[in-house]
Amino acid sequence: MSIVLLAKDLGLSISTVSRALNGYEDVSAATRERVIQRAKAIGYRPNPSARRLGAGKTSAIGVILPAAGSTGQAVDSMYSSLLGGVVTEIEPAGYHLLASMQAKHDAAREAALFENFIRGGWVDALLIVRTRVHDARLELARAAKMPFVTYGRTESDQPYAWVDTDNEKAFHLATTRLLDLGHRRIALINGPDEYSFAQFRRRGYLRALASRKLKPDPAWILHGELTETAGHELCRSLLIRRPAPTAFVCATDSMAFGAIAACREAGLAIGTDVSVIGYGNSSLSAFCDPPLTTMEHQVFENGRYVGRALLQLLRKEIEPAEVHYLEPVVLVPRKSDGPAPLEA
Amino acid sequence: MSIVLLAKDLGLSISTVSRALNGYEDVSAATRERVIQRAKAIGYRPNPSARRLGAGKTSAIGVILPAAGSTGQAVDSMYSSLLGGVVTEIEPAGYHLLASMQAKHDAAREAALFENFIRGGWVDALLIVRTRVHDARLELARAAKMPFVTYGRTESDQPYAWVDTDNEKAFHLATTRLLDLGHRRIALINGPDEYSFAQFRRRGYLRALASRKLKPDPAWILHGELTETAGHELCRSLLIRRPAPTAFVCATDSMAFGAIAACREAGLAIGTDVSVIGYGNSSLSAFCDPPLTTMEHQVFENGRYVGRALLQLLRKEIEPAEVHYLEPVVLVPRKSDGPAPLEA
DNA sequence: AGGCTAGACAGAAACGTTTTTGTCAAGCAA
DNA sequence: TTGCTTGACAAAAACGTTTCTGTCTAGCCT
Repeated sequence: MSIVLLAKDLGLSISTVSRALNGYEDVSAATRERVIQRAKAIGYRPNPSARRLGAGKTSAIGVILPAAGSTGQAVDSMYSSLLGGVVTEIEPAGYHLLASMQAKHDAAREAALFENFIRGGWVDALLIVRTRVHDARLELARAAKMPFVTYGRTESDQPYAWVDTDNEKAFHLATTRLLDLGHRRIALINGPDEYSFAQFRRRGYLRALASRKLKPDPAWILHGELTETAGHELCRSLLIRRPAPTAFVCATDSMAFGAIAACREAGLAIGTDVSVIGYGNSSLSAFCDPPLTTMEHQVFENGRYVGRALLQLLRKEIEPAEVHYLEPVVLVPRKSDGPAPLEA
Repeated sequence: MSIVLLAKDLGLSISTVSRALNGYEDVSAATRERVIQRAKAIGYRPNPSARRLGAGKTSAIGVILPAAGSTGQAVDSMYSSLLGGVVTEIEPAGYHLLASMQAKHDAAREAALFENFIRGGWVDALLIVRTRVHDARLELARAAKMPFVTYGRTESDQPYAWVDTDNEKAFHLATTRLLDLGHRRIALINGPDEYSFAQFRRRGYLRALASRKLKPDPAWILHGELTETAGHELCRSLLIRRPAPTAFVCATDSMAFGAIAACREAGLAIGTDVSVIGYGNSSLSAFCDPPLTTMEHQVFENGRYVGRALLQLLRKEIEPAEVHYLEPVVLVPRKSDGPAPLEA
C-alpha cells in the first residue's frame, strides 16, 4: 500500500497524491511539487498492475516476433535493431516491450497469440512486424480498438499507421545499376511471396526492367527464406539454366552470401563473371571477399520512429492515418558487382 | 468483471470459480470440470493485472538485453536464439517475456532498470545475461528475493542458478587443434575482459598452451567488442608485429570474419599462410570463403533449458543451487585453418 | 447579504482477481 | 444424541491504483 503510506506521510488524501503525480490540474502547484519531491525521496513507484486495473493501462507494448530461418529458432537480426530503436524511445516514457515469438509458419498460433495479447489485457498497443499482403492482424487489432503501428505496409481499405522502407525504390535502384553495367539477364532472389516487402521489391525490379523495355523472365524471379541456405539453393538452380543470369539481386545480405557461395562453386568470379547485390548492409558485408554491394537502410532509426509513433498514438496526439513514414534507401557500392561479361 | 459474469452464468460464487480454475483441492471434480468447460466456451481470460494485484504474480519474466556493437543499437543475434528458446518454453506455461534494453556501457542505467523491474512489480523472475566476473545484478535480485537464472557464470559466494556454455573447453579445443597443426604463435582475439565468458576462454587458451609447455605472450591476447570491425582492427595490430602470429582464435564468428579480412589485406592466404578459428557456427560460416572452422553450441537449446529452469524456480520445484547446466561445445572443422606454415 | 463560481482537496467506488475466513450439511465416533 | 471432522461451497477482505463525485472555503458580482 505504497500510495497510502505516501499520502499519510504527506498528510494528504490518496486521491490528491495520485492526481498530483499524474499531472491533473486541480491540485495546486505547491502541493504537486511537494508530493513529487517526497515521492522521489522515499522511492515510491506506482504498482503497474494496480495502475492497469485502475486505469486500464499496462504501460506495455506488445510485439510478436517472427521466427526466422529454417530451424524456426532465431529472430533475424534485423528485428534486433528495430526493437532496439523502439525500446530506446518507449522506455524513457515508462513503457516496456512485451515480446512473444511466433512458432514457425503457424498462422493459427499467431492469431491465438494476438488474441491473447489483445483480449488478455497485456498491452496498450501493438507493433505488427513483417506484414503480409493481406494481413488479418490489422483487423484483429482494429476490432479490439487497440492502437498499433505496422512495420511494413499491407493492403487495407482503411487508414492505418505504418513505417516502411522504400523497398520498391531500393530494388529499382539495384536493378537499374546492373542494367547500367550492361547486364541483361538479371535474376531476382526474393523473399517469401506472401510478405509485402517481397511484392514491393519485385515491383521495383520489374519497373526497372520495363523502363528499358526488357521483358522479365518469370523463371528468373524466385522466392525463398531469407537465409544463406535458400540463397545458395536458388542461385544454384538458376546457374544451371542456359542462358544463365549474369546478375543476381537478393532480398537480404544473407541470401546474397549464399548466392555468392553458389557462384563460386560454379567457378565464377564474383564482380566480373557474375554480379551480386544484397540488401541490408549487414556488418559483415564490408568485410567479406569481395565486399558486398548492398542497400543500406536505417533499421534502428526506423525503430525509433515506430516507437515515437506508438507513443503519440497512445497519447492520442496523432491519428493513425498521419503515421506514414517511408524511409529512403541508399545503395552502397562495393565490389560484388561489375560490368556484364562479354557474351561468349 | 469477467469472472463475475462467469460465476453468475454458472450459478456459483466468484471464489469457487477462481479456485476451480486455479486447481485448488476444495472444489469437487465435477464442478471444476464444469467451470473449465464453461470458461473455455465463453472465452474467459483472467485479467493479468488483476491477477497480479490479487496474487502478486505478473506472469512475466524480465530480461535486460545488452546493446551490442559500437553503435549500441542491436542485440547481437546470439540473444535472438537464446530468447527464442526461452519463449518456446515459458509461453505454453502462460508466461511472457518482458524485454528491456540496456544503454551502451551505462552501468548506472542498467542498475536503475533492474531496480525498476524488481521493485516496480513488473516481473516474477529475471534472466540475467552476459554475466560479468563480478556482477552486481545477482545481489540486487537476491536482495529482492526475485528468482533468477543467469546465462553465463560469475563469481559469487552463494549458490545461484546458471546455464552456461563450456567456454573454457571450447577454447582449449580450438587452441589444441591449432597446436596439433603445428602452430606455435597463436593469438587470442577475445571479447571484453569484464565478461565472464572472456575469462573462461582465456583460461582454456592458456591451459592448452601450458599443456605443451609453451609460454603465452601477453601481447597476443587482445580484447575488443564482438564485431567484425574490432576483429579486423585487433588482427591487423597483431599482423604488423614480428614475428606475427600464424593462427588466431576469435571470440565470435563476427570477429573471425574481421580477422580474415585483415589477413587477406595483408596478402595472407587463409587456411594456409594463416589459420583462423571462430566461435558460434553462425549461419554464414559455412558459406563464406573459405568456410570457417568454428565452434558450435546450441544457443536455442540453452534458451529452452533456461526457460525450463525459470519455470521450475517459480514453482519452487527446484533450488537455485540445483540449476547448473554446462553445455558441451563441439568444434566444426572447415577450411579456415590448416598446418602451420614453414618458417621462412 | 445572498448566491454563484472556482480552486483545492477528500471520500469512496471501481477495476478483476486471489485468498482468508466463514458456513452448512453430511458423515462418523462415542 | 452430541460433538467433531470433512467436503464443498460462499462471503468478504485485500491488492494499489484511478477516477467520479462530493465538500468546503474564499472570492466575486449584484
